[in-house]
Amino acid sequence: MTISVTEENYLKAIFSVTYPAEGRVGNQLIAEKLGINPASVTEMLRKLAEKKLIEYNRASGAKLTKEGLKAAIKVIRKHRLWETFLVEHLNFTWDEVHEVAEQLEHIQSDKLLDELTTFLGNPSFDPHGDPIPDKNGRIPNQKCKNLSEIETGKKMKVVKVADNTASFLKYLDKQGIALADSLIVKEIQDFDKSLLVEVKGKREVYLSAEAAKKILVE
Amino acid sequence: MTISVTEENYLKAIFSVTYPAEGRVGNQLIAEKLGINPASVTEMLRKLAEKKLIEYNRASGAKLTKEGLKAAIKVIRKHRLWETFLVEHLNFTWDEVHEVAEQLEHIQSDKLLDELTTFLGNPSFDPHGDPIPDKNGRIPNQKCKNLSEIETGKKMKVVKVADNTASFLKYLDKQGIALADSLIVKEIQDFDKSLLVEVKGKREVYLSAEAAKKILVE
DNA sequence: ATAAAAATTTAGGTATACCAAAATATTTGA
DNA sequence: TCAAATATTTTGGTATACCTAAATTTTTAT
Repeated sequence: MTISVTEENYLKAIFSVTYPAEGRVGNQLIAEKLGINPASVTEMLRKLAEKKLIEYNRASGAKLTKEGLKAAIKVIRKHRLWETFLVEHLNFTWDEVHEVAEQLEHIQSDKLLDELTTFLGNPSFDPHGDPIPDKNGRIPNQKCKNLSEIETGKKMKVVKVADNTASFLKYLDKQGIALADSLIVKEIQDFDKSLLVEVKGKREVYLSAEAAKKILVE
Repeated sequence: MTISVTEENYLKAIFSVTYPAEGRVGNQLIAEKLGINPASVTEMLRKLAEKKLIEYNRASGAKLTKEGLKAAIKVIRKHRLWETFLVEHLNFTWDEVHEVAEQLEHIQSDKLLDELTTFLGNPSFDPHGDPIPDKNGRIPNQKCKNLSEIETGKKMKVVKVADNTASFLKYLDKQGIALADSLIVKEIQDFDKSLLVEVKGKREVYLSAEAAKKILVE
């Protein structure tokens, strides 16, 4: 069975609003995620259900079947591997990779996927710290926390960011915060929950509570 | 102006049946090249003409405009760079690259194109010996000849193959002939123009006139 | 010159994937 | 419970890119 680029994008969207939680995924949410009219989503979900890639009914909305999940994870795997390639070998910054990876993730070639994996050294995390599913679809789990949940004084390491938009990533660059940097929360402001953070044992920067929630540490 | 994947494939096809010669390019030829019904070609050529990517009239058929030529050459450049990447870094053989490169050539990102070029060391020829157009669209020229035009005794070097189908490339592999190998024509059979060829100063193989025409040497 | 052959176009359809607007369900709050 | 709000689906369109079969044009050979 062939899955079109559009179908792959739906599966990915359904995955991303589902995982790891269970529960109802509405058309509207999918529509929003894809920037598409909800009326169009109805049609496509019906088609995906016919293809047995999702289960679709009023009660529970859209839910990936085993096969649909496999397909979605494969696309995500490809996306994250390509992002890794772009950053590690082609001098892309972490805020530049998304758009190109959105294209590259749809290239169909199992040999390409395997060889790329080997070329990159079978990485487990992408440049944003997101886990790269392995060949069998297993997703490395991270037991990380929001920076905003960390008590003062503890030395933590940045392992992931929860917002891959270019604007947020550029903001982090400007604050001098990158993946794998060590952070220590020095002070927490009571009135707005903003943080004073020591970065790599050197600089100190202020981060809003919103920003801190998007920085995941371990 | 955006050019769709399909449109890019038409431009590429027009280029490939045109270059370097001038002259009429019929719908039928394009249709054949793309595996498409001639009736469909008419529509698309009209659309490309509206977009000023080709000139289209009964007298001269389809002809790329300056802009159309530029677009076609860019796609070919991308195709050949990706082929080079696949062979040199991802362990693809020269008969495996085509299908994947057909997909990769449509990825849109100028940064990707530039960085890939640098990564590969700005190569001038792809794994089949085909010239890779440079950033300005200039195509390195080869003054090579068919092996079938070479007189006996002259030591030549394989610089290109004129048939990139997997079956021909595998045939060459089986004969132990690769790009850059030295060849000497030992004998030419009068009755069928087949050749006895010495490869790399060691083995001798028989090649049909058809095969020899597809092996370009210098 | 003209009939047969070949190439091209027209006409009428198909599939995919989208849209807006209206209709219908469903959920939620008073 | 029932009306308002929200979510979903239906209806009737659009654009792209393809198809077959039937015209029409153009070319070629006699």
